[in-house]
Amino acid sequence: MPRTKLQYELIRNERKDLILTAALFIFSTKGYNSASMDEISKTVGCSHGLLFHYYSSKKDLYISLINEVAMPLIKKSFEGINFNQSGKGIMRDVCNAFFKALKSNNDQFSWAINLLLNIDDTVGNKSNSVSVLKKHHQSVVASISAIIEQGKAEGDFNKEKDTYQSVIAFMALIKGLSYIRMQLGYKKFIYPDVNIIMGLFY
Amino acid sequence: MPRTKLQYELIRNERKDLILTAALFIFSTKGYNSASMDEISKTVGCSHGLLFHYYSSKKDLYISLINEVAMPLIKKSFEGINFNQSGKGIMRDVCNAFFKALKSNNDQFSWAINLLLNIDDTVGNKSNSVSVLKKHHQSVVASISAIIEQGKAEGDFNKEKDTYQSVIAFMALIKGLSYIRMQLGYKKFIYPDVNIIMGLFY
Amino acid sequence: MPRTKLQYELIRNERKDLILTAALFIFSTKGYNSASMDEISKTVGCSHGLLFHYYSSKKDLYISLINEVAMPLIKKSFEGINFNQSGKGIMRDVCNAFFKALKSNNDQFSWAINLLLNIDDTVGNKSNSVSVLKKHHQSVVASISAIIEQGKAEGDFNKEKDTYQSVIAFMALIKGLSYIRMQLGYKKFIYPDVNIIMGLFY
Amino acid sequence: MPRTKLQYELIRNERKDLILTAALFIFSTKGYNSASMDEISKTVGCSHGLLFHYYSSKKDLYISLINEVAMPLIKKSFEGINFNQSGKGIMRDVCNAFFKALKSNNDQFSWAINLLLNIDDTVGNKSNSVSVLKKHHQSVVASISAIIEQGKAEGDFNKEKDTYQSVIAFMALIKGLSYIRMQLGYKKFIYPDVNIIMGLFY
DNA sequence: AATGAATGAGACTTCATTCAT
DNA sequence: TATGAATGAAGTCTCATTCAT
Repeated sequence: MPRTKLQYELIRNERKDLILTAALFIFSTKGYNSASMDEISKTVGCSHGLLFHYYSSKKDLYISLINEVAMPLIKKSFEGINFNQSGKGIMRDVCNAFFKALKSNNDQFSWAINLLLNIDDTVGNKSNSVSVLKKHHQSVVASISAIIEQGKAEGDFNKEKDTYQSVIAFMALIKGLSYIRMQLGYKKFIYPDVNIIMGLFY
Repeated sequence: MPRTKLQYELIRNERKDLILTAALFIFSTKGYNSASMDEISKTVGCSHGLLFHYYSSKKDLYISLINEVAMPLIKKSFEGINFNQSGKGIMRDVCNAFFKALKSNNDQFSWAINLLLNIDDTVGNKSNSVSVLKKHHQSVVASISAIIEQGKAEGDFNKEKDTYQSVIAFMALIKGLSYIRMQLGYKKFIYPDVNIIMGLFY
Repeated sequence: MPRTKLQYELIRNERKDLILTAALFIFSTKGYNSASMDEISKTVGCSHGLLFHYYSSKKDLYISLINEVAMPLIKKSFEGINFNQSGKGIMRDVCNAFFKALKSNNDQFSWAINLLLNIDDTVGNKSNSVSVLKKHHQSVVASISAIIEQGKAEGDFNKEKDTYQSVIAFMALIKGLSYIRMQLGYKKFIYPDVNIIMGLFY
Repeated sequence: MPRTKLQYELIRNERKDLILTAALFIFSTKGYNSASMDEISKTVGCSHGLLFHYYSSKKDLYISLINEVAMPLIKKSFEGINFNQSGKGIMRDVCNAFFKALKSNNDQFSWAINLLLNIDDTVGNKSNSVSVLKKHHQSVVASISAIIEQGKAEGDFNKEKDTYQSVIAFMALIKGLSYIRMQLGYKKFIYPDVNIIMGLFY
């Protein structure tokens, strides 16, 4: 008796989940170029051929990872944020969201943050050098920028400070924290008080 | 008749300078694994063979880069710092040193900072994975840690804050700034007020 | 549907056979350093990549060759030898075994002998110079030595003659013969009378 | 004051001697392909450029080595041989000449023998694979052959034994001995009795 | 859906050889 | 005569990708 469509669908999704989880960990810790499809497939426990069955290329897997896993995870962390408040309030919530994500016993949050804030690695070889990450990095930058701009407009944040710089500094700081988080594990990780971070904007 | 020792010395130094400059840029922007010897040689305008004439391996070039270029550049930036003062004062000087370096019209300072603060990249392939960078990273961490500890002991810095975490956050922040600097160029780059950064330690 | 485990096993074994056969010929005629993986792959009729799919390195292929092909071939030649007899009798049988192997229309025997008795070649480059061959060479030396010692103890062989020297001379002689065999082919090759060789030990 | 022609000549010859001595050692111990021009020049204590000043190529150096050093050394060893006697007598003298050469405290004799009897190594890469050694090997074979033939004609040597085979066996044996000699040094080396070797021809 | 054999571009590295001085 | 900077072909090895089954 052949499997039903639904069964296939379930298998597909299960596999994809496993692949993406493994890929998230390996890409976020090694960086794009240093990660290998073989290592991912071995972590999943399948053949490397299967990765290409689900994703047309390494780059495709990477992009899917960002779009379907990392960004949603971050978004999920931000779900509780009330965006109908002052920029200052939003920013505080954003900080707390990050910290809560990093504090979670689900490592994936840290991996996702690490992956998304990885601003150095280039994706692909020279002839096809596209910084996929940069793109997403920029979208994150845009979101945070908007919040800061709002805070500035509302008179809470320091208008003298360059928004873009503040964003980068903020994200760099978050990445630093996610890096510690990955090394310490969720139990040992103690996030700094939100007020410290907020100081960047006043 | 062969060239004199001096002539050879001059040629060597000139070439090494060109190679190290190109390498500094490429390693700092791409990371160790993503940088290729071929790209470096093309940037220099010589054959890849010549790189191996001067440096026995990619790793050797990289280590030379750190020891002979990046660290000295950083040290040079720190020369004016008065270490016979409060930890708070030293930290402020350190910030200013970084900012001055980043503000310099010599791009190499930014590259060096970027290279030295690159906390993710591993050097070498899997079977020979040595994080050369981590070592230097750790030496930087140690130095900054000592300053913060001093500040804590003197009652200026917040003793409740984990020193290691603060260091990482600080360095991540600096790296973020050097990243902006590299993208904007020295003319557009406006560094944030030192007080913003210092807020991390209070 | 993927092939069955058995099917893959068959493909693997077939390929490995082809690779090892080609490698045996090329390594035994050229020596380790002069043989190239590319030449082996071209002889097999596959890409060089496949060699590294089956063997992790040139050295690995070489060691596999010795352990899985050359030594077994030699051992097979020695199967008929009765070791429960005088050292003199064993030595005579050993000579005959070598001659029979060399006389075989299967070239592999000659290649194997040539490979195993290759006392000059070092494996690997200068920084990683390991004489894999020497190891196996020594194990062969040990075996022959034991036989001569037995012959000496039984009063048949000349006790005045240094055992090690006799072994080396004997092996050099056998190697010389295998070299002729390789050049002449099995049809033209006429092995000398065993008594000639035995003269080395009286 | 420029040097005289004679002075230049002297310098030339001195240098060539040094180069050839170093080359003899390195080629004989490593084999053609594993020996490098750089290692030779370093052993000599000059630049690699100078090797190409005196010899047009690696191959040229190698051939010069055989013609101008190795062969003459062997010939010198054979100088005392009385060729106006029975083949048997000549052969015995040849053996003694080899032994005397190997026993000499001048390592060059062993190197030369080792080099000339090195029957495995190929010279040059695939597209230019010429076994220079083979050629010289053949000339040595021819000389020894003639002696054996004479011995056969005079009724001393066994006519049933194939001359070529005997020669190869003999040379292989000598090479085996020269190998031991190189490992032991001249002090420890004890050559086997000539009668043992002569047994190959009776 | 899944496997792993097979390929080949590209990476690092070595080394014979050339050549300006 | 002599040096060593410079080149580039060739070698070992990696790894993303294809494809028959």
